[in-house]
Amino acid sequence: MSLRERKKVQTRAAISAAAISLFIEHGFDQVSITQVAEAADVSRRTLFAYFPTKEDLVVHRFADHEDEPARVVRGRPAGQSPLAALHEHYLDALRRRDPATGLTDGPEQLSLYRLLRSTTPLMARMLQFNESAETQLAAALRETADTAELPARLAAAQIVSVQWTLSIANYERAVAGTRSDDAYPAAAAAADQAFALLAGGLSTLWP
Amino acid sequence: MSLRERKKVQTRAAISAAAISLFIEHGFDQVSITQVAEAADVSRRTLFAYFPTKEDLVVHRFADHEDEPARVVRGRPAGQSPLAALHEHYLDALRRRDPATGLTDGPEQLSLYRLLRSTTPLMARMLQFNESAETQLAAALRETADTAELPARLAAAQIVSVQWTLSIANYERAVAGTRSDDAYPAAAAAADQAFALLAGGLSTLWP
DNA sequence: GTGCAAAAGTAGACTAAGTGCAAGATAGCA
DNA sequence: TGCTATCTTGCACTTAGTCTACTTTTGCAC
Repeated sequence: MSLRERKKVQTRAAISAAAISLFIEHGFDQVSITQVAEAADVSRRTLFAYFPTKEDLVVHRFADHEDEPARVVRGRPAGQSPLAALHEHYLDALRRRDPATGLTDGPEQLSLYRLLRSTTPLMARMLQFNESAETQLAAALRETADTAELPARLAAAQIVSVQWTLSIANYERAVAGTRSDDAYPAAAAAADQAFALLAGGLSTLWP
Repeated sequence: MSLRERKKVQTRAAISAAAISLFIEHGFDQVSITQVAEAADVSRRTLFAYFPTKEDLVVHRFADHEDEPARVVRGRPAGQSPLAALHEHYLDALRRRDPATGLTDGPEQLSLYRLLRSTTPLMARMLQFNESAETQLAAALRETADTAELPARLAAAQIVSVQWTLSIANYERAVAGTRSDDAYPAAAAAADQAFALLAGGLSTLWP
């Protein structure tokens, strides 16, 4: 990696870090782009070269995950059902304490989560990531699981929204103060319950 | 209704109508708030007294529906499952050609749909309505169907996202030019399929 | 090391969304 | 007719985000 590239990565990280810590301390809309640029010691214009909008200063960290469900389904071993692959992958993410699951002890992760939840435009951006994940997952289901258009879209919608709900619940446990090792069994059980519900349907809930 | 109240309703409708027709004609971000205010013959400042943001000029029309699933579940006859009530209600909405189902012939409805789909911030607002609908539905399930916290949230997430997916699919058929009477059978079949999938689970899809 | 082209950063002016305030117009009511 | 509450308006202000032209820094050839 060249010096130029390393500097870009560094600058990008510095800007985002400055932004997030300011936002966490004072609130998203109490802090202006100009203040973030000053804190990161770059010009306002340079900041916009790295992040197209104020929201992106925060949510760019989650952008990588939007193709994850689709990748898992595409990469599953032959003979395994898409749902089983996603279930297994989610349990593994819990074991790895992947921050995306909400099962984490990192105080900065929890502050970040609180920031997201309390800031409408940030949540709006997160929901758009979900929509993108859904579209990509639907395509993967159509192409690798021989699923027709409508059922693929319906299934993708259900799966993505359920995973999102699980992660929110995990974050809420973490914010309530539960340590991740203590929360893990409940989180794994919740995941099992959620995937069982996806597989078996809501009629198991209300006979 | 007093003259004052009638005028307010009129003004509000006039502003929204002017906005939507301008947005449809020229695109959401090609039209400024100032132009909308001029077209509706009110001051810019008055416009903001009626609609807090530019997005609201369009999406306020959908704000009423965000408590609909919760209301349906709360108002269902004794002995009926929540899912059956929602299924029935959705089929009825299709029969009534409720624009929220996407099954409509109104050209202005279709233009509005195209506007929404092609405008990122408008879609973001719509997704937030879904989130609100989901929260309210989860509460209704907890309170009237004896459902625990987590399953209620999971079920609500699945149901809302599935209904949204159905309506998108219907709009797409309508945009493709299918008349609502011709599209109705397929739309009803799709709804049946979707609710069957919700009830029976994804394992019916991938055994 | 020196010079040069390309990439990155900066300054400053500009557009447009949204807010605060104070003054003017209008409906409701005595 | 006149008083009061509400609605409307004009104007100045803040901030996000863009455009253009200019300077600095980096990679590289010699």
